[in-house]
Amino acid sequence: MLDMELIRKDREAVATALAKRLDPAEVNRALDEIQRLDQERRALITEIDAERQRRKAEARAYAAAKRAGSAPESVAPEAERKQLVELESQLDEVQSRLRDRMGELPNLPADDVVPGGKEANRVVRAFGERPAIEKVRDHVELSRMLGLVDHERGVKLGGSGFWMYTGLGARLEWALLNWLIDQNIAAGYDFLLPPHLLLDTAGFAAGQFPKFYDDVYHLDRESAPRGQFLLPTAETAILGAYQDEILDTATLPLRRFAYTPCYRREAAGSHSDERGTVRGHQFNKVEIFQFTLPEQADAALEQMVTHVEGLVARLGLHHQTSLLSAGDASASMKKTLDIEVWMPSTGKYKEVSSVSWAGDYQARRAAIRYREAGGKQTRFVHTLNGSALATSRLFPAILEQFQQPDGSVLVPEVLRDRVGTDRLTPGR
RNA sequence: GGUGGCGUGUCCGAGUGGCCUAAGGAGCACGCCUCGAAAGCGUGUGAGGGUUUACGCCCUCCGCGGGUUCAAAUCCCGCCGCCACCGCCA
Repeated sequence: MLDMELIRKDREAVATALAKRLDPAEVNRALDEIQRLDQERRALITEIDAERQRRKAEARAYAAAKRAGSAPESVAPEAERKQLVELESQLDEVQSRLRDRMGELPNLPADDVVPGGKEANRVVRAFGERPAIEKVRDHVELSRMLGLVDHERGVKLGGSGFWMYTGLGARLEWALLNWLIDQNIAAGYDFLLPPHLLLDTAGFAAGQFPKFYDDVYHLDRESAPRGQFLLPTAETAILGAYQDEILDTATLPLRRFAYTPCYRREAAGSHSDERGTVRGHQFNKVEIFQFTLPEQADAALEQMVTHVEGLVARLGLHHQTSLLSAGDASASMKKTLDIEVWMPSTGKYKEVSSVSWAGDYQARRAAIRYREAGGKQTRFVHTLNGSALATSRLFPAILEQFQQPDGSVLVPEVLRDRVGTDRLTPGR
């Protein structure tokens, strides 16, 4: 949610920033309607408040007269009573339309975020080199040879878009998750294991709803009268956990992380780049999150990106970091950096982490505030989130980058104790 | 799932239709006192919104949403949550 006051005071700046993501004509139409509703809203509030004040005074006078023993004043005519009810319902209507329109507006991209789509993304850093591999086998083939992932039985269980880790594959996946958990703890984040079914308020707060309502799985009203949905990322849960709270300023920045599976509907149809575990309806991800003072946000973003890059580097994977353009970043974010690993089979880089700064956009939607030092005023915190990391993308990258000519795969050193072997070998 | 009890401010807690514009206490902040502190005394102490150059003024909020009434923390209905017992259950 954007700041209504900013729209009133500097509509031009808002329109300019939004034009990086949306058609300028559309932006103007949306802002026109929002400003009209805002004015209507304030006019109605002024009217309603005055009427309420009058009535309160009347009721008090009535009570005082009754106490004094004098005859009660006559009651206000029916017509006047109706009027307040009518005004209030008008206000409800206007406010709900305003909230809807405001809720649909995306965040303002940061100054250094350029307009455009994927083509406008810019690589800002790269780490390591592309491994020289003579005869590249792709991760699907390697998993099959090594018995790491059973796609057939996964589909048998969950339908298309699901898989099942097996044997050393399950151990590798679990080792990755555990290692990531330990790394995040060491980096100062507190571990959360949240519910996987969330109420709609959490989806709205994170900015997933209303825009991506259809991209997540909703429980039917029969089995879940309150319409819970399966979380598409732990970000939704971590943010939602602090909804409507005023955080103690001394505890900021508040660093949290969570492991959850992520459930996403994902458009049907397969993509040659996205076979195997690269895209599915359920995948594992460890998510880091920070609630900060506005002035801490820059440093926090930098720190989170560096932390995530360090994780990928410690696994020994060649990767790069890209600053996303306004159109490619998610709508709730001011600025997003993707950390992408090299996939030898496709000759492309694939996102393993998206680290983003939301400014106060999510905090506004979720009403998460802090009290200004020495002041009474509450302000919205800034929120930042990042994957650390998505193992379903890490897993194939490890297989492909560390494959050996004989079809075996070297296990990253940091995981060897946890996997229980240095090398994944066919026939085991 | 059933039955019963409960839900008040930062916390405890009073309040069962109108001077509730929420008692009292604790905590916190500031001041007085003190060499300093404690104690004591005094003052202040929530959130959201409207309006105002400003000081301020006003509205809403007693779990949430409706209703009754000139008037609701208080009465009625629905929901949510917590506690207890019963039932069911990996």
